[in-house]
Amino acid sequence: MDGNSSGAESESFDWNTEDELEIANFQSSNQTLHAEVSSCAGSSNSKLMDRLVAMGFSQKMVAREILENGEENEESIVNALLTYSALESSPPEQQQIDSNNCSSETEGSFLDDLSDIDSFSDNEEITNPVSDNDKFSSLMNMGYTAEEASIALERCGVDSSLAELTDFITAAQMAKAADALLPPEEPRPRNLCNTQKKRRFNDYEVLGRKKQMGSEKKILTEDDEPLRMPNPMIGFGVPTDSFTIVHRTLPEAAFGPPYFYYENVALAPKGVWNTISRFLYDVEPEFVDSKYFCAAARKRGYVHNLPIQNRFPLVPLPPNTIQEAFPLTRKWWPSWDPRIKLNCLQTCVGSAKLTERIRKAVEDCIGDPPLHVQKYVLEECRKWNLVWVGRNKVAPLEPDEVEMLLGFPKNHTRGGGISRTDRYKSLGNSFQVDTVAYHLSVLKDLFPGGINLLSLFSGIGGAEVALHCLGIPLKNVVSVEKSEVNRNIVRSWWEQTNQRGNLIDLDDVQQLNGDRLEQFMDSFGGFDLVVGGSPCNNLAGSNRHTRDGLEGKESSLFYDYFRILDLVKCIMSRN
DNA sequence: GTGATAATGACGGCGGGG
DNA sequence: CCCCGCCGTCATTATCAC
Repeated sequence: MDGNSSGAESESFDWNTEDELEIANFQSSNQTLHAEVSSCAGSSNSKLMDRLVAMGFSQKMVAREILENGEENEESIVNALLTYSALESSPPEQQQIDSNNCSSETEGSFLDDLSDIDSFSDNEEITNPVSDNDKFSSLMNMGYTAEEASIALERCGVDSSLAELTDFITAAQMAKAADALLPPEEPRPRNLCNTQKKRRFNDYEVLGRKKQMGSEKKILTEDDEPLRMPNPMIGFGVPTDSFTIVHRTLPEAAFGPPYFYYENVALAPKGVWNTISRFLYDVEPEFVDSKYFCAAARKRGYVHNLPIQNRFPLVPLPPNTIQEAFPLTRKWWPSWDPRIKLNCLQTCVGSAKLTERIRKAVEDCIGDPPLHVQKYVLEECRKWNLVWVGRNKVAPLEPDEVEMLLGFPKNHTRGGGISRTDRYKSLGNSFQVDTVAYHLSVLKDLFPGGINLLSLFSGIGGAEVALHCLGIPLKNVVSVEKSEVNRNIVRSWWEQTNQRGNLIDLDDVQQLNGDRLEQFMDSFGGFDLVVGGSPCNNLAGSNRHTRDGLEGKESSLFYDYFRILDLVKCIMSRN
């Protein structure tokens, strides 16, 4: 989650270097493969690539075979490609991990995508729009999705050659899809274990009556339709609201085992949730704001295949307003500060200088401050989640207060060598426990004897804590978390809560391959639940520098969540 | 080296008004 | 339907003190 940034990246974009770094991150279990991919990422083989693509093979297939055979073995590459073409009755272009690309789309959506490109390159010098469109069309004809093409044009620049663009896309695909498509030792069809069925978000039964969701639009732009955030953001229901969806129909491919639960920020850049949902078996995300569970907002999307009937909240219910959560602030809370709920708890807190400026501004006034001062103070208080702790004094929340708001036991992140700054960071990146527990509560009746849990990007163990608080015994937990301090926190919590199960912690999702998974699953009989909230760095709105979307450096680890989940599904269905 | 501190906007959803 | 202002956002980077 954190701690995996190389830090050595320059401002100017060097696609070759960056891709090598990225690939190094993605593919660490096989050194020779890494070396070959690196050479793939160069432009030395683009001639071969172009030639084979011209022969009618898809870019992805070609890249895959070059990867497998080495670019010097052109003959075996061609043989393999021909073999696959013969095996598959479908044309080579169709073999993609993403079955919902634009190749079969209508003119309308294609034009939509074109206009998207224009808006993407708004900031850049448009040297020759016509040739840009040509490149875009060429990429589309090669079988790439509009998304891939647009990202390549965006990242490589509009002046780059077609070969450079295809190399860029190929390298990115390699990095992201190689693992999913190429389990090291067990070849299987490149399509997923679960063939993706044609989808439409299904209808939902709302307390007995039917409600149609998202089916109003014309078929023309169906798949491009951005997901709408529900208002109010209560997902399929929250404990305090009577408007509850009690039944939904999941796509067949989404059925467990295992159950899965994926989380990320709700307000991600456009298209991100469409992609996430598409990969996660076309399950519609459940968008929930944790302000319906505690005193702080937290707008998140959750994609899961859990039942949604008979959910129940953790008790006792946590304080629901700022004033309930922090009674001592009542005395100092000015009447002109109308806040009832805190905003999203983030990884950084307000500075002392700021609170001092606010104190001065308010102190200089007789009685209530003038409106412009009120406005300024409220703006800063909202932005930094400041609370009133004395006469004219505001302050950021203490780490233990954040722990409480997020539903963690007090001192959960305290001690063990973690700094105050890192506590804020780890907490800011975490689940809201009550929210997640509400969704996971349905597992209690299903698994009275406890569950085996695979927890990816565990952080400080939000899912583990939620399950424990629900009274669901944790039998075997495989927890993957990059940050050592976070692993220590979970380990420490595990020991303090007298767990009787077995906690295995790993540090890198990218090293979790089919072999290791199978090893784990053989030893205790598979996973009942796969939880994960992959990094949001490149999706979060507060990121000023690298809000690159799902293809961003950290956020692209989503594809590892998918890869691992799909591996687990495969292994489970085999047994 | 680590930890604390402070400065650094862009972007999209929403709702009101035309 | 469009326009426009309001609001909020699991952050990154440079710098300083130690």
